[in-house]
Formats: sequence, structure tokens, C-alpha cells
Amino acid sequence: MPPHRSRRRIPEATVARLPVYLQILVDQAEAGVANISSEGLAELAGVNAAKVRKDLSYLGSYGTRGVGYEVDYLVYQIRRELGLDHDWPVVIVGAGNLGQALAGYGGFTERGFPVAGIVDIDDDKVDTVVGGARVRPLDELPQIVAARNVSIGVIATPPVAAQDAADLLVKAGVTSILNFAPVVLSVPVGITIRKVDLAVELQILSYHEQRRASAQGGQLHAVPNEPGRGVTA
Amino acid sequence: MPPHRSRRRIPEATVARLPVYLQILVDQAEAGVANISSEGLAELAGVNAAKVRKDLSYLGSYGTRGVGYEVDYLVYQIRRELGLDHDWPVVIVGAGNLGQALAGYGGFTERGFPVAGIVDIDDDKVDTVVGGARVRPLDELPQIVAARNVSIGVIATPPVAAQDAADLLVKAGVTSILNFAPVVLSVPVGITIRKVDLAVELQILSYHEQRRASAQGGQLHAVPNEPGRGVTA
DNA sequence: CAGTGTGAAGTACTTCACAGCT
DNA sequence: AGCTGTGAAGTACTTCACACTG
Repeated sequence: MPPHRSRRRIPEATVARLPVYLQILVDQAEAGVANISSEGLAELAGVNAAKVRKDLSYLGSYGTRGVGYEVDYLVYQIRRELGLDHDWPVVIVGAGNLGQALAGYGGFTERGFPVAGIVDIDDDKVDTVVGGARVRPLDELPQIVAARNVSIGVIATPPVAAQDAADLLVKAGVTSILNFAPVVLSVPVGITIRKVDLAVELQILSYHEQRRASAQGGQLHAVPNEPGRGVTA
Repeated sequence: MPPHRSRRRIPEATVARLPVYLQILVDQAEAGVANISSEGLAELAGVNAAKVRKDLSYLGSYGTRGVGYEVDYLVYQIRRELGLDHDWPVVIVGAGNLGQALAGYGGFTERGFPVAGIVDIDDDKVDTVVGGARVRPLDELPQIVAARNVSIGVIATPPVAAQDAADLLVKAGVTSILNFAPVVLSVPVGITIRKVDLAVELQILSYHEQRRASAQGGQLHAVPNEPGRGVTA
């Protein structure tokens, strides 16, 4: 089998786990580990070894029977499959609390997602500097997207402004959106959306706490590991 | 059927959607809408009507055939099922960029998760005030948890400190953790963990962008709506 | 007769278990 | 002998379709 950029579709559940494996493999490589078995990787990722093997099998046959996987090569293949062989500049809409924290969070740039710009509708926020980026007015969004060839937008606005932000991002040419506002966005077919709602996460924890509290006999229930949610409209 | 706090297990996928329905229903109630059909709610939530009906059926038979659901009553029932009939104070570990943004984000308190405290190991951060909360030293964590009866902890530390933070939270008596650090935590059985990894979200988007770019013929693929990931160790 | 509640069918993902390679 | 890669079995979730009810 030639080294191929695999064209078979990879299950979403697997796509959501590949970044986790990648992170672990990079750490292992830094620690000087050259090879790893599906069982070793599974242990570190907190999943079942069969799942690791099946997940990796979607990339191709990159393991060696009797031995395991070469860490560096796996890193390379996962990166390629995820499209991480080049940077993806992102534009952030909304320079409030969260927008500022995101812009200032070094982890983005470090992991291949440099902040191409951050915009806000509020003139008072424009020209303030957050995390090395100067906040630009909202109407410069199209220029930023065009100039830096941005295809990923991040919405960090208040809920009421989120749909407008989405519309503007799409109009500017962005094709993927990460939405932190607690609203359901509607976008044209072909635009990929992911939503991160912090309150929803806490509410799910609350559900489990509440069950725990009312579980007479106190027998504990296992909640399975589960991947991400995504939408391509 | 008596108004019951349902004891049947609700599928995780449903639990992850209930907060979304809840948000929409609260908005609708505020807009003066008294009744809503599964189809109407589905539309607003961006899901299939059958899914809405099945999800709601896990709570009990709270609809009226031929009419739909009474908004206020549904809000009440979902709140109860999610354990949102009282507040859940949370403690935040790590007062960096993200920790500060979370503490300052009014949405938490507003949605039933007041910040009982924020702690940091760094003395330079201690006593600074973020979002109305004064940062306390890490070793006060147990007192905060005990005093405010906190059962949910939020980890907003750098990756290397996250496992320590988790251990301390568990030792202090926290039983649910929302982890923003990009590491896999290991915790005792019975502790519920949810992880939010911003870089992972972007990498998933990157995958779809990358596929989009290399899709000869450009036929578009629909990525299904998918709920959250959770772990109870 | 509109719209819920739900068995049954369909789909997606997980796990098992083992053949096959090194 | 050990560990991958994968059909097949198992489980979880989604969607259909329709009986039933207000």
C-alpha cells in the first residue's frame, strides 16, 4: 500500500479521538519513546485497545505486527489526515472576556491555529491589544479573512450577536465555525459548525451529580467515553 | 402517572441535548410562547422531531396529543431532571487567562453555577480580583469546597498541573470535574469527568476543511449532529 | 385530526476474538 | 511469541411509521 492521503471517510467518533492520540504521541516522542503498542496508547488515552487499532486502521496499515507503531511516523500520518501539515489561521469575533482569553491563549498558535485577527463591534474595544493581537473593528472582518486566507472563524460574542457574527463570517468566506455562544446557529449547507457551550457542560455534570445524590443504595453507573458533536449544515 | 423524578436511566446523548432544549424553551417562555410542538422545538434545536419526542419521553409523558408541550411545564421538568432546581457552586483551579475569563463570565452564575472560589498556586495571582472573586491560594481549596459544599470543580491550569489539580479536587471532596487542560486525567471510579479541549475542536474543524479542500468533484458530506463526551471513571 | 408516544427498523460506533504477519 | 488488522457480534443511538388520544 502506497503512503496515501486516505480518501475513505473516517467516522466522526474516530476523528474526534485522533487529536487526543496525537497529543499523547507528541508527548511520548518528546519523552524519547520510539514505539508504542495499541495497548500502551489506549492506556494513555483512557480507551480500549481495540478501539485504538480500529481508529488507526482508518489511516492505513501503519503498525508493525508483533511490535506496535512507530511514534514519529504515526504523528506524521495523523497530522496529515487531520490537515495539520500546515497552519490554519483563525479569526475571532468578539473581544469580551472569552475572546480575549482565547486570543491570549498561546496553545492555539502552538498547535497550528495562529490568531489572524480579532474583531469587535464595540469601538471602545477596538485598538486595545489582547494576546499580541490588536482588536480590529467588525467591518474589517472581510479584509482579514481575505488577506490571511482564513477558513476557520471563532464566535465569542454574546448570544444575541452570534447569528449575525456567523452570517458575517460566512459572507467573508469562512467555511468552518467554532461557536462558543449558547445559541443554535443556522448556516448554509456546506459550512461546518462545532459548538462549545460551557453551561451545557456544567449542566451535564449537574445531571450526574443529581443522580448520584438520589441513587439509593449508591450503586455507581459508568458513563461511557464519548466523542464530539459536529454539524455540517 | 404521578409527577415523578424519573429514575430510569436517560441515554447520555439525550442528557447532552436536554440543556439545549432547556435554553430554547426558556427563551420561548420569555418571548411569551405558551405551547410548542416537537416539530417546533426540533426546528429551533436543529434536530429531528422524532428525536425531540423520544428525548422528552424519557422524562415522562408531559405532552398533550394534538397540542404539543406546555413550555413552562417542560422547563420545570427538564430543570428537575438535570438537577437544576438548585444552584451548584463551582470552584475554579487556575487563575490564568482562561480561569479569569471563566470567573468573569456572568453566564455561569446566571445559569445556576455560581463561582464559589478560584484558586491558584502562584502567589502573584493570589488576592487579585477577577470577575468579583478574589483569587485564593491553592491550599485553601479544601476549605472552599467544604464551606460552600462544592461538588463540581473546573480545571483551568496549564497541562502539567492538571493531574495535580484533579487529585486535589478529588481529595477535597469534589465528585465532578470539567477539565479544560489538554491532558487525559486519571481519577478514581465514581468521579465524573468532562473534557473541553479547544485545540481538539479546532483540529476536528481542520479535518473537515482539509477534506473539503481535497474533495475532487466537491460533493459535500453531511456530518451528523452529535452530543457530548463524558466519562465516569 | 393534529401531534404525541413508542415499538420496530435502520445506522453508527464499540468490542470481541482470532487469523495473519514479523 | 507478540501484536496488528479486521470480520463479526454486540451495544447505543436515530429515525420511521403508526396506533392512540385529547
